[in-house]
Amino acid sequence: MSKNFYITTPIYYPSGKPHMGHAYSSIVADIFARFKRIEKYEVLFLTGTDEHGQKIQKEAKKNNKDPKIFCDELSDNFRSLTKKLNLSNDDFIRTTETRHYESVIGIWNRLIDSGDIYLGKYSGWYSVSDEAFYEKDEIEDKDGNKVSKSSGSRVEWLEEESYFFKLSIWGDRLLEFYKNNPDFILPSSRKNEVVKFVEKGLKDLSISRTSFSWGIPVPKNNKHVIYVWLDALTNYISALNFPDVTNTKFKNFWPADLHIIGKDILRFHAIFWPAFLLAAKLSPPKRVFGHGWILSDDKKMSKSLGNILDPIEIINKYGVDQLRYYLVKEVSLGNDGSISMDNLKNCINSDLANNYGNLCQRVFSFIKKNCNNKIPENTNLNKKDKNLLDNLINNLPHLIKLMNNQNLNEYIKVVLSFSFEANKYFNDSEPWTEKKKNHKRMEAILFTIIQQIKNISILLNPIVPDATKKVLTTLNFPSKNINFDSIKNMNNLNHKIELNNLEILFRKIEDDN
RNA sequence: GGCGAGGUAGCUCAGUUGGUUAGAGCACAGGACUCAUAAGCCUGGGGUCGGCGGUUCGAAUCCGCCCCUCGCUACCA
Repeated sequence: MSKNFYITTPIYYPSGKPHMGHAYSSIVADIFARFKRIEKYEVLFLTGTDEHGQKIQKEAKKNNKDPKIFCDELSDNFRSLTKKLNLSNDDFIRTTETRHYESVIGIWNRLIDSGDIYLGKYSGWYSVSDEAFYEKDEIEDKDGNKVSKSSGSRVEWLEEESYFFKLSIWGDRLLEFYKNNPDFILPSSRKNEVVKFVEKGLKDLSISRTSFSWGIPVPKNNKHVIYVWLDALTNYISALNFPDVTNTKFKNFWPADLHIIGKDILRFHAIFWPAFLLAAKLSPPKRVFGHGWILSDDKKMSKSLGNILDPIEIINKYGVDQLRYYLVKEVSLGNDGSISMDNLKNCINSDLANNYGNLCQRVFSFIKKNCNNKIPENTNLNKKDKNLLDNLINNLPHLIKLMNNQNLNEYIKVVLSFSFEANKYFNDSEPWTEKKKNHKRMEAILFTIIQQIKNISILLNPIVPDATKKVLTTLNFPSKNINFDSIKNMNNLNHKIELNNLEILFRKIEDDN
């Protein structure tokens, strides 16, 4: 069994500034990546930017800049977002890098060799202002002109030489693939959409353009650049040094275990991507998870509504762990989720500050006052103590299963319930009473609760990495030991040296500000 | 229009193959305690489980009809 795990975010189109949707995809992927690491997997976590296309080319021109230099600036916005979000990505790929060019040319050549690409003509009603083709039923006559129904802009009949990918012949193979890999598309509700779509029959896919030049040139025909999705999707194997399929990175990490994407790009990942790969005689990824959208007060965020929630602003104001926790706790992965500042504050205060944060605070403070600030070592535990610890340990297989099924919300719920339980345990055990009548018993209680704080912190680490690390550092627990083996081990805390000082973990958010 | 998902406490949601007084967290109210970020713990109020009808000894759970919300219906990403 291989202990490797390859997870990706979408690569982001950097023409706009990073928004909540980008942050959400990245945070979700980061949580799974971190989780697999504490499960002791060798993890490769990839994110990056998708930089080609007409839009970027035009904007570069407008700004009077060379497209590559322009992209360097845009891409940096997203690279700094990875720092801001505290992502643990191992690599950051850009589609303008040499390694990606070689990779795309590599897959192109494979598709040529397999006979899946042919040169044809792409024709349709095109709107220059919308930069989009429309179907017959999407246009109407108006004042003698043909216009788009949706945008009202003029369309004209355009014919363009284009290379096509023979997507139409892959329908049956895809359906068979979905059938044999029932968890390839998650959540399952989205799988139905994809299957139904493929069942209706697929058309060949235009995969080159001559109308602009900012892209990877088609080999032996420089009039064309390779178009969007074949270019963008290939990033996932470019990072593994494709087309060299014999190197260890490719061998260890392909096929990818999990592509985290937004539901809006599901089709490209669940249909085009496996079709490209099958045609190129490569394995499709193991799983594509399409998450929902983040709405603001039940509405799509838009400038006109003035309800945009900017991840960077929220992080600056409340902290990165707070945003990470809130997004994945409150939004059910796979469904659209509504967020609001009120809920954010509520969530930070009740779960993070009052529950987990205060648990740590009250216990550390008690130890400081009553135990010379050292963790007591009394392993003479009674039934209640053991029950508390065992309950968490016995739940580990269940927790692992939840995360491997991307059931993130349930995972958080279970882990948080340990924090509730620990608070109750501390209350009921009354170490402040025991210190007067049975000092040994008090020590056993503190030993137990510290073990539990350690364990909860490890489980919570993928979600709130900064805060949990602070707690573990307070315990003089080295970060390299943040893994599942350390949960079962009761002998890995130092009882001889003093605890480090723990500042307030999560400040409560007051109503005014 | 076609296909699909869903409507459960003020809010966010759990409810396995139909089975005893429908659950959790948050929010709200009261109580005892004090180690703590006036946090934590205990107790409580609050729901004709979208509507109507049917199957059944028994339905949030199965069937039918209706109402409402949302998603997908290909080449901007």
